[in-house]
Amino acid sequence: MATRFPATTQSSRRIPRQQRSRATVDAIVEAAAHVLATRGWAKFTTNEVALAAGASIGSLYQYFPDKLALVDSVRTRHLDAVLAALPDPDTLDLATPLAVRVDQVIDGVIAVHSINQRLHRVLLDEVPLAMRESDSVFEVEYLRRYQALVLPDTACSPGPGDVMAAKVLASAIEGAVHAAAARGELGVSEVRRELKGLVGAYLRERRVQAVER
Amino acid sequence: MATRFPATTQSSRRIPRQQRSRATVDAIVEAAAHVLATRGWAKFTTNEVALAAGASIGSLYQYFPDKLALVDSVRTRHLDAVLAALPDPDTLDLATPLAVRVDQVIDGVIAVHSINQRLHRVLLDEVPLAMRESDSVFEVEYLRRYQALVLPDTACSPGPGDVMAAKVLASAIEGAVHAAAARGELGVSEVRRELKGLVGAYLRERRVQAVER
Amino acid sequence: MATRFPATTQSSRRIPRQQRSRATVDAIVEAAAHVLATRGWAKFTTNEVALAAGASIGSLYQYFPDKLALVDSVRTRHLDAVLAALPDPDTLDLATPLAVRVDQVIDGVIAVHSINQRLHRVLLDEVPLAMRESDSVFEVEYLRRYQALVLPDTACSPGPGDVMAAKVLASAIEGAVHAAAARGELGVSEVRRELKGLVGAYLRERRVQAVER
Amino acid sequence: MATRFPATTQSSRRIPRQQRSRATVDAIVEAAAHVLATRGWAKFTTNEVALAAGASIGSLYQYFPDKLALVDSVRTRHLDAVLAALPDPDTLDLATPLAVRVDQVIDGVIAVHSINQRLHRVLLDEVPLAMRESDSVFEVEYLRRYQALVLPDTACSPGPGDVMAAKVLASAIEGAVHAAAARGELGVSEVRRELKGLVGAYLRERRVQAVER
DNA sequence: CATGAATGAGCGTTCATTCAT
DNA sequence: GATGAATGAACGCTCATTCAT
Repeated sequence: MATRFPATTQSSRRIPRQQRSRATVDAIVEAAAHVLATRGWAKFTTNEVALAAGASIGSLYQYFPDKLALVDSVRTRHLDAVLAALPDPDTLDLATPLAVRVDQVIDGVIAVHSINQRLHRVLLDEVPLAMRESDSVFEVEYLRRYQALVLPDTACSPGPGDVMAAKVLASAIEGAVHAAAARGELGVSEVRRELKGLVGAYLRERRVQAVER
Repeated sequence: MATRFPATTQSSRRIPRQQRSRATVDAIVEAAAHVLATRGWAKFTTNEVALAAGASIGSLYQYFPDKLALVDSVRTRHLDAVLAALPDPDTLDLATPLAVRVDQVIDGVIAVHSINQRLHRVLLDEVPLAMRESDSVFEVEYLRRYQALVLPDTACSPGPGDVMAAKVLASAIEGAVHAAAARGELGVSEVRRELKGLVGAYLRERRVQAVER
Repeated sequence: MATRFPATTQSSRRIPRQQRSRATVDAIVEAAAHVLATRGWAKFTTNEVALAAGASIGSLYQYFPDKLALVDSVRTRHLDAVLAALPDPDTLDLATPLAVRVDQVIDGVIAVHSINQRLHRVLLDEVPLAMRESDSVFEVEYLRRYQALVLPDTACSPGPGDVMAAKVLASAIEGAVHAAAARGELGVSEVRRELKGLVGAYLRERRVQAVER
Repeated sequence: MATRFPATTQSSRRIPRQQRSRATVDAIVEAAAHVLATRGWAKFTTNEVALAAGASIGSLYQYFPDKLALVDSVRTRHLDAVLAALPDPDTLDLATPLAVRVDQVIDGVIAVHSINQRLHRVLLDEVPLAMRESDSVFEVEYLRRYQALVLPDTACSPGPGDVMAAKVLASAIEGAVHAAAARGELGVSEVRRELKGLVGAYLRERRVQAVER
């Protein structure tokens, strides 16, 4: 999937055009992600980020109106990486057996959390809710992946029950993987197995019910 | 379940003797929970809590050595309420059909999150990890509830696979309910239904597999 | 020498008459001295003193108008002990050879600092100047001891030069002993020897000069 | 003697690069010395110092990691001035008669205390011991000045008795001058005379004893 | 534009003191 | 009286943000 934004759109500051500016912005976001991942939200100070980026605090505020915008950039960048690790339903072969599709998704989600575990956790656990204004673009896209799992194999528009099933499924998987990561058990095969069992059982049962109707 | 603490043992501060001071302590913890729930962790300042409690900042520090102890008190109180809302496996009739047991647990977890949704989320999402020193007493007790669900109906000690299944199940349910709460959909019956479907399907399949072995 | 005060005269609070009150006051002053000596001025808090005295903070303020009065009581008590350790010129045999008198005084001053070294140091080094309103009664008495050293052997009223010599001598001895205590060398015999040498040389030379005049 | 520090090396804070910040740092140290001298240690608050310096509290903490570092800067600066006022034994002509050398030292010490009497007293009397981590560089240098006085005129390494004599002498002079300053008698010629008499008598007697051995 | 010195509101916390019980 | 709960001004210090250079 391509990047979802042409630039840090939410910023009221000037969008950098020159490549030197572009490099500075990148360095700052990179540094911000690093500070967030290694020091946590509490130690995530703008001055620290500027220092780590090799930029001045003034430069930072040239491109980001405030701390919120900065952390938002980090989050956006990370969510893009997350989506990229999840199989895109558009490129999905409808003939793929359900079991394989489940495997792909679970493996994908676990891969996502392995990308930058610490950053992921801090972003979700520590950054105050007020600063996590739900990124609807991301959520819609994210849900689309799960609906492809839930929907019956023939291509048809999702009913309301399907949407809810997708939501429940997505958040359940998310929760289980997140907790496993928190326990340091992301790599344990049993986690993967049980999770696949959970999702598989659910989907198989739903399919049976659909046929019965 | 009874309260897990005979008194606020963790404090190094004087424990209140007069009834006046007991009232003060209660007011402070109450206010702390309220501030945490309504303003979030970032605005959770000791002065704000004291003000909300109608006490002075000095009184607050008379009973809580620091901010950590205060938020700990709030968390402890909340976790007790959480456990109280979950069916205790010890009082569980083993003859109860699986479907009923699933219903009880899902209803219980949803009830838990309905107790004080916002507080629950802030406690889990915003309070820095360092301040959430995993309350092992709580977690053990919490897991015990889920193992009773997962275990086959005959009373036998849980195997390692069962423990992991309990963990995955617990965190999946937690995640789904948590997310539903975040979307303001806790009361929606579809959520409840799909969640029960998810858990039920998993457990039924596990039972079949157990019989086959 | 008798106690210099009938009671904590400087206090605006009621002088305790009953023996129970008297005991309370004593316990408080005792505790105050102990806290001051063991924890230093920075940790010398009224609540701490009350606790150590086994009294309530309210009782403390019943007898001492403020912290200043309390520390003043401690200082006064200590200065009395100091004076008691110094030979009283009134009981001094004028025939005593100068060398012996010097020995007595130096030994006395060193003894003074050994009484309660830590308290002495804290009282002189840490307690803010504002709280050490020079106790003139003490200083006059203190100086009288030194004048007896300095004055020629015949009893005559001290000239202005003698007063200054006494002051210089007193403060020099004080400084040397104080510094030795700070270095933990109060017990070292060399200190005593050199100090006696210093004082002795000075007095011998003054006597020669006096005779010459 | 030259300044003992090339820069405020002890600080973990950024050292000023621009001339503007150098001026700020100087103003802060200057103000700190002034506040310490005029208000005493108890009123020596970082906010007060910043205010007196015409800087913000933030600026103060930009250059000094904490209150300790600030007061350390003041002390260091003052101790440099103290040493500068004392004759350096290296530049001392060994042929200089003892009486002259005594005069130089006493005059020097009195001059030292006249530089900034109140600051000197507060620095020595009120600043908590924990914050006066004995500046050994200073003390060694200080003692060297006194040893030059005590040592016999021929250049030879000091024996252990000489070291102690130097210590006693230094602290005695210090005490006498200190007390005179406290009484506001620093400028009185009698003080100077008696002090020179005290020191001179001691040294002359020591010289005689040395010859006898 | 980049820099980094400067700002100051606001934090967590202490402790001398008061006063209802 | 004695008690100790309550008070709140004031402390040391942080950090998001501004603006002169």
